[in-house]
Amino acid sequence: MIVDRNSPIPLYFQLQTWLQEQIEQGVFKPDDKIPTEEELVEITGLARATIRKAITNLVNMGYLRRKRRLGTFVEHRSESDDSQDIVGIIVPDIRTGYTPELVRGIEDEAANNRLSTILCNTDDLYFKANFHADRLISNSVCGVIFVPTAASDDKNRQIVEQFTQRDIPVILADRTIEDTELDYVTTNNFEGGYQLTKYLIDKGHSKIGITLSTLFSTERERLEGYKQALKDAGIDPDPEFMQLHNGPFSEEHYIKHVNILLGKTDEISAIFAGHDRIAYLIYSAAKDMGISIPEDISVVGYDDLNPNYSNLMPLTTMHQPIYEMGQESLKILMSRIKGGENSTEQKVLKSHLVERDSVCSLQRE
Amino acid sequence: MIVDRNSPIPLYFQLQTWLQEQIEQGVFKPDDKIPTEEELVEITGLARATIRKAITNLVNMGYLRRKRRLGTFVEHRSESDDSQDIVGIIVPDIRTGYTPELVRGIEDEAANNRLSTILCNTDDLYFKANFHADRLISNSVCGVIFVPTAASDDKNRQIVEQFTQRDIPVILADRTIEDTELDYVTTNNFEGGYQLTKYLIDKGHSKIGITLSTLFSTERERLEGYKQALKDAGIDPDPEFMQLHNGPFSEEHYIKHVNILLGKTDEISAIFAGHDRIAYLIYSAAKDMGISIPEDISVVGYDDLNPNYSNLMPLTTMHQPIYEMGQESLKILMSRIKGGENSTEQKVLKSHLVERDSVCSLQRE
DNA sequence: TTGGTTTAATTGTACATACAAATATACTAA
DNA sequence: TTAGTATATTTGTATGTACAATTAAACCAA
Repeated sequence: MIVDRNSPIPLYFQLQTWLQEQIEQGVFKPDDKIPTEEELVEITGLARATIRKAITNLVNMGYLRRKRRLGTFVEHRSESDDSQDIVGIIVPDIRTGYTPELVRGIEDEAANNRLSTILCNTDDLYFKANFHADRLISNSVCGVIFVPTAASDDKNRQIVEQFTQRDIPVILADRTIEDTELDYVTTNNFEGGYQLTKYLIDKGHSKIGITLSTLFSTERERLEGYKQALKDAGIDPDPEFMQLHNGPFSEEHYIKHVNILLGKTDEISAIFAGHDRIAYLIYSAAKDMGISIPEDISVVGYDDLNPNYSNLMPLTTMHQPIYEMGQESLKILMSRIKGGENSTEQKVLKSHLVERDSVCSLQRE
Repeated sequence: MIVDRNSPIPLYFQLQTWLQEQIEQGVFKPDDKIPTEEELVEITGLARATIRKAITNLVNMGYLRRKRRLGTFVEHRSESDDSQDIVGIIVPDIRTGYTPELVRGIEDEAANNRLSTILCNTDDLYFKANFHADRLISNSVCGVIFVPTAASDDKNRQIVEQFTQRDIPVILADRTIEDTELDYVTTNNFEGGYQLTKYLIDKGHSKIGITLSTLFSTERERLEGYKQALKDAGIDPDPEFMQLHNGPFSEEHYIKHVNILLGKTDEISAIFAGHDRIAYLIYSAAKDMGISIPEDISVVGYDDLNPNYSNLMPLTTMHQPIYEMGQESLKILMSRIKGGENSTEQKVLKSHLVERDSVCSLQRE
């Protein structure tokens, strides 16, 4: 029995559903001819008008195609549900830091998976992230890779929730939010901070300045690694040596912190820059002040942004696998889009120290 | 008379068209109630089933909305035709050169116009551009901003034609193609090349090396500007001093050209680098070779990629308004999308020379 | 006032019937 | 063989009728 006349479900809809099932289950295959309307009248006992209504709906939905004189045929159900294959990328600024590399990693992997990417810049501002979230939703993206802004975890969580409420999966990249439910990809920042600091200590440095932003999980972890390494070496972290910034990176602000640290060259022998852009600022300021690196002061950075021009600025730094981070983010996003996997995926990639020539050794070993 | 029974056009379709016109012309305004089906039976003399068919179609098309007991109402015709508001950006590589700045300019202006942007990297390869063109078309973008690849003008024109055949407007950014029919935004590269060369000449240099790629319209024009400036100063351009490269930028290839030029420091006193990345390579190679800039050799670049770190590498260079170029590209694209304007728009932005400390003066004036 | 019930208007579903339009196929004539 | 013609099949359009479902609004009772 195809239709049940006692059901409260409209007869045309019962027939429509039945036909749709036959198609989806492959009973009627693409290009197959389904029974003529007259035949369906006999099979179902419905009026032709009712049958036509069911078929018309399926034609509008793209399941069937009608041809006069020949009959009604099953359409090729487009493998790619078409136009749904876009993912959003929300980053601080495509121009700065590791962002270009990250985006390229995402984009390449997306292309491999026949996905397109919509790019959104937040300038680390919550309201811009919000604005872009709206747009991404109205473009019905199938997933989002999100680098949290400089706003509070709460605000960033609000952004994420806008997507998750609509069943759009979100993967955090690089920076994380306090929320065990979220998927993310980042690097071992604590360990990286620890290693860099230990490297300096092993080179004989014990008074080590540090400057970074406490707004981001990444830099906070590096700071913790720095503190732990000092403690493990029996050195008490000196608050005087920590120039912590409470905002996103900006030249104007950091130049102050850098100048303070460079003014303490009699007290400290090394500076841990929260990331390479700060380190470059140190190079620049040091040059202006006639301080030479590494002779007068040692510097380490984090990111390894410009390995190509490293002999102009031979910065010892922690190389982060940014491109891979982008790829990995998209891979996890893909598995989320395809469904399955209920447990959260939290991937921590490994960085490695790249030794160049910005640190001098204070001891002969 | 709303319907003409002698017309070969189906009655339901005549009614449907009439209703649609009333809506589009504002006779029926959003949220207005249109006549009930029974009233339309009286007005038109058609059967209710026929009227229902017309209305059903318009409901499916988003023009009307039905509410039981209340009647049928005019829908708010979505100002944003939804999901059609995406533009494609096709660039060589989001990681390199001026591309991040360009993309950011496009993206910001796009956001102002409530457009989203899909990012595509070609690595200057034709086949990748082709691949992305397909994807952009299947995502039904409403326009494209395209930085031509390193392939021939013919191949690049093929890419453009894929879009124009589908009435998708394309704006070329930075690089141009020999084809007067195309819209583009670029800068005055000939003039820029001329000015930089004249600047060197005015500083007393007469034997000036140059290295750049002949694949791109931009660099070819700079070369022409260079030649013209030399001629105007009565200097015959020496092919020996021109290290022309027949491919896109790559460290491996350019390092050879750079080394050749740096090996001629007894013959030439200055080098015109086709763009800043080449200039950086010169700085790097010069450092390795113990050649100092500008004492041993003067260098000028083109782009002004890193004004922030200019005191580490005080390169005299031609500042291009890249961000503005991105904005301008999108503005022209917008006007194309909105229609109107049949004549091609070809905008040439002005660059300006930024004098730093990479050129020494050979004469006292 | 509150809360439930009835009523009437309007769209939604369903059926029977009729003829029109398109067109693949078979047939026919040059 | 070719070109035109008839035919049968199937979808497309159109009408008239009937009743169901929904629900705003009026009505009524506590």
